[in-house]
Amino acid sequence: MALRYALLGLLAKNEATGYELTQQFKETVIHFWTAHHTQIYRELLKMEEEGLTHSKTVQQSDYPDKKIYTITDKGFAQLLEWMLNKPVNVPKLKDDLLLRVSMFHFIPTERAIDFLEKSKEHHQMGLMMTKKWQEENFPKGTYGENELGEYLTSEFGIRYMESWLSWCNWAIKVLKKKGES
Amino acid sequence: MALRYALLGLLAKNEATGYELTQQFKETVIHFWTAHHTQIYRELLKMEEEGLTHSKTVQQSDYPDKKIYTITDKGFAQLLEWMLNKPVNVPKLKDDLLLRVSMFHFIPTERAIDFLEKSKEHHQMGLMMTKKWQEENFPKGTYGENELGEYLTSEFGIRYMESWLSWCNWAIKVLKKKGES
DNA sequence: TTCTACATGTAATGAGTTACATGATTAC
DNA sequence: GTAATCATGTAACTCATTACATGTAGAA
Repeated sequence: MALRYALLGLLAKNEATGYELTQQFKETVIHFWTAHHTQIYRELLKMEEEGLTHSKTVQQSDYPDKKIYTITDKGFAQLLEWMLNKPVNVPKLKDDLLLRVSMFHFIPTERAIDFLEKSKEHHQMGLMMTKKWQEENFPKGTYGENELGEYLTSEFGIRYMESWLSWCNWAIKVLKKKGES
Repeated sequence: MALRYALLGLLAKNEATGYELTQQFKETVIHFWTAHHTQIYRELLKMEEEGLTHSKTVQQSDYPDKKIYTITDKGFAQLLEWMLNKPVNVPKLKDDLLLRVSMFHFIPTERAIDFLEKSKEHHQMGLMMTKKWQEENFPKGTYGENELGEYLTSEFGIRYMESWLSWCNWAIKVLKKKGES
């Protein structure tokens, strides 16, 4: 159910196509939610059936036609109702790498370090990109009226990746120390 | 597919019942994976059919009968094959609270602060419990042969919650500053 | 010539959630 | 007397993933 509120939240700020919403998921929502484009398109269709959104099709000459979605009053009302009155579910994480880390005692130490080094690269890249995005969108910590949420969650993303990297360095040290003995 | 490797990883350390595996998920695996008991029992049945695990039923007088699962050679081989040769999937997070944070511009500032305060309590409690668990299991950072993984991931959990709390305090400051103006 | 961006979707399968079911014992 | 612990599961449902499908334009 929550995917729909993520989408309504984005639409409450700006009208958008399914494609654009997918891009926004990759850029900003990724810090706390994930969804495939197939899921997004399906949810948008369902929400329109239920009158939470409204769409208009725009013909384009060079590119495929697109469908621009807007949120309806009913949609916004349901979004607020969810935000204020529905219980907050516990967070759910699925981290494939940490799952492997939890079994590092089964594989050679050098191989374990390799996993961590590769994962460091990913997080370093993600951190750089998010920092750049933050500087472009909130120079010197200034944010617009309807950008408060994005400002707070992008900072969360940055801190999360930084903490990840620091843990990773610590874990590599532990492994190297173990490798020596 | 990954749930099965999480279970095989635990069974490779000790034989266990579905119930015990569920408890272990709540205690240690929670830092990087989540699963309901119904899912765990289903997966255990499937794995036994495929010869990855083996079970014996133990009759008990005071308590219900229980089924103790052990990992087979085939199961351990598949676990290693997955660990060393399968691509590492990207981590997936679903955080209901951060989803709400991303829409804080739609609700009153005091209400937003309430959400964060309540969430701080949860993370503080989790942090305390994990620290206590770590001290009991790895006093002064000493871990056993087959405990390396748990040692590394529990430290991840602690750092994650600490970073969460620090972000939370920062976010509350931002909101209070906004509330003043 | 191969990849990426643009743009939207269906169908099949796999994973995860919720509600229900049973029933004794022990701690508050 | 109420809740929690022990212990295992089925059935129905919702949600998420993967593979497939289409087709143009511009950049490397």
